[in-house]
Amino acid sequence: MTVLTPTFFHRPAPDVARDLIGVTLLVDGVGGPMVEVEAYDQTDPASHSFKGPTPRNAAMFGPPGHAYVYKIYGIHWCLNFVCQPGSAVLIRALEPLHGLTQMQERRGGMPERQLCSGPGKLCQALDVGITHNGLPLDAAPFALVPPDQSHDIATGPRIGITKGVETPWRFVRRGSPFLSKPLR
DNA sequence: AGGATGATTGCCT
DNA sequence: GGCAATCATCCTC
Repeated sequence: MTVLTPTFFHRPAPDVARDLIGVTLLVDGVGGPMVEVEAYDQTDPASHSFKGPTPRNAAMFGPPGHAYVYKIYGIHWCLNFVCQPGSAVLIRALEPLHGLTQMQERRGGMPERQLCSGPGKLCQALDVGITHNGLPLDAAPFALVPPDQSHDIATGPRIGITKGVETPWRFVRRGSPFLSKPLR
């Protein structure tokens, strides 16, 4: 298993995405193992980077191993990990294990399974916002911890997009009860 | 300068 | 299942 070497993120986003399943994400000590991620790259019409750099997606063309954070529908934040230039992995769900009390406070007392079962929910639970955009993932407040065992990974079409709908770049931990949606 | 849109969520029927 | 919320971004005029 390829895990968190210095060049971990200097690879195609789908490869990184697969290897991120089971890795624990912490923001100021709050988080848990990622169970659902999606890959996006510049050849992909669903990607923010498809039409080249803009002020919003600048982080996607910056150094790998940094965060790309954007706001969607004027309401929710979404967290990505930058990979090769113009590519990134969207963090869609994790198993809430660390800092449960803080997550529940931030999420209005939602049941555990719904604390981080979606990209917007996850950012609310971990208190991720625009201030995290462009920050390196190997320094505070971020921390990434390798898994101690391998996981059964399944793939499928990505969620909520209207272009590139058949590209199977959604990666999930098979059978996890913390996914945003079941695998199609 | 103006309008359409979105890598979502939660509430309503 | 349907749909409103809510606004920065991006494209077109």
